[in-house]
Amino acid sequence: MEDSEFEHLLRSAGLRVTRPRLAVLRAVRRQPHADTATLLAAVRVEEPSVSHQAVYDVLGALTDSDLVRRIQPAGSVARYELRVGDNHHHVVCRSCGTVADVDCAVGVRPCLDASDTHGFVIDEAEVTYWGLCPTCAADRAPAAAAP
Amino acid sequence: MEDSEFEHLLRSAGLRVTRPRLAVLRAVRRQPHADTATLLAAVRVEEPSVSHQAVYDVLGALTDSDLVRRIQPAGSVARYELRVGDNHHHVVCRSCGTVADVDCAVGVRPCLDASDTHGFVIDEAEVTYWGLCPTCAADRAPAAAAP
DNA sequence: CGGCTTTCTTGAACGAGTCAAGTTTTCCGG
DNA sequence: CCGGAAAACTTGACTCGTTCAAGAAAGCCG
Repeated sequence: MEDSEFEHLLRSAGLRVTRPRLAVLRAVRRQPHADTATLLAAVRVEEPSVSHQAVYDVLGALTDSDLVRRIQPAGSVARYELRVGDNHHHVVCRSCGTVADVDCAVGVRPCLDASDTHGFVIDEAEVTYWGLCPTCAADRAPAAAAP
Repeated sequence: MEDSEFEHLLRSAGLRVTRPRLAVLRAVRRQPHADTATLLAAVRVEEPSVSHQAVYDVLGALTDSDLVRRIQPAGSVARYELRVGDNHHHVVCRSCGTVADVDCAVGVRPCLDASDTHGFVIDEAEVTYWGLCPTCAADRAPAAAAP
């Protein structure tokens, strides 16, 4: 994903090309699953004068235009990643909150067909796996084995 | 689920049986997927003196003991339902936020086996279906058909 | 029934996210 | 290349779900 492509993506979505928006896109590319505060800090390395609010606005606009995807595991603040089009899901560490991408084993449209949907018109199935990341699992196992 | 069973469940979990706790359990049974504010109001019908904080504490204790399950779709406040043990998931209306239960079509442990988990130790797969509830879908369809 | 904990009440505080007003920037048409 | 309308940004205040802290009350074991 080149910088010039970001510009093209913005125009295709009917959005104006601005320095804050390019900086946010670069920050999201550099740090997938980062929260707003982290992205703000990253943006300010390149563009020190970008405001708090601008990052919220930009992330909102990018999310509405499907250039960026917002995820928010329970108990976490909003996190963002570049919209990649493939159907991937996320695994979240219960201990430290780290998020990683996972492909679903079932196929391209996993679980999108629920049995009884109560008349809901479903357009997306979001799968969140919960568990422990390698680091937290390692920290925990020895403690249980040697009391 | 009888009231006397709530008492038993609390004791089995090593929790003391209190009026606030029983009232919260009844409220959650009566209004599945309700948020904290709704549950607080429901509790106060029976127990007017129960505090704000008590409901948060109780819901936290019940969640930790697995008597109650906390769900939190992106963009929503925390919602609660009685822990029923079966493997069901949720469908959320993008428009009004309504939540309904759905059984997953794939089986008892749907999607629990992700392909590459990056070394995470996974203990749960949570599926959230997103779409429009019957009411919101109906409100929207005519508007698109008759411009 | 007494005493040790757990739980609850009260009241303040925190923080992610939003709202609002005014200024700056983008970009289209001339 | 320039002017002006619309979109985007800055600044600063504010909302609201949730948490923190200290002291009072209630549950439960012996």
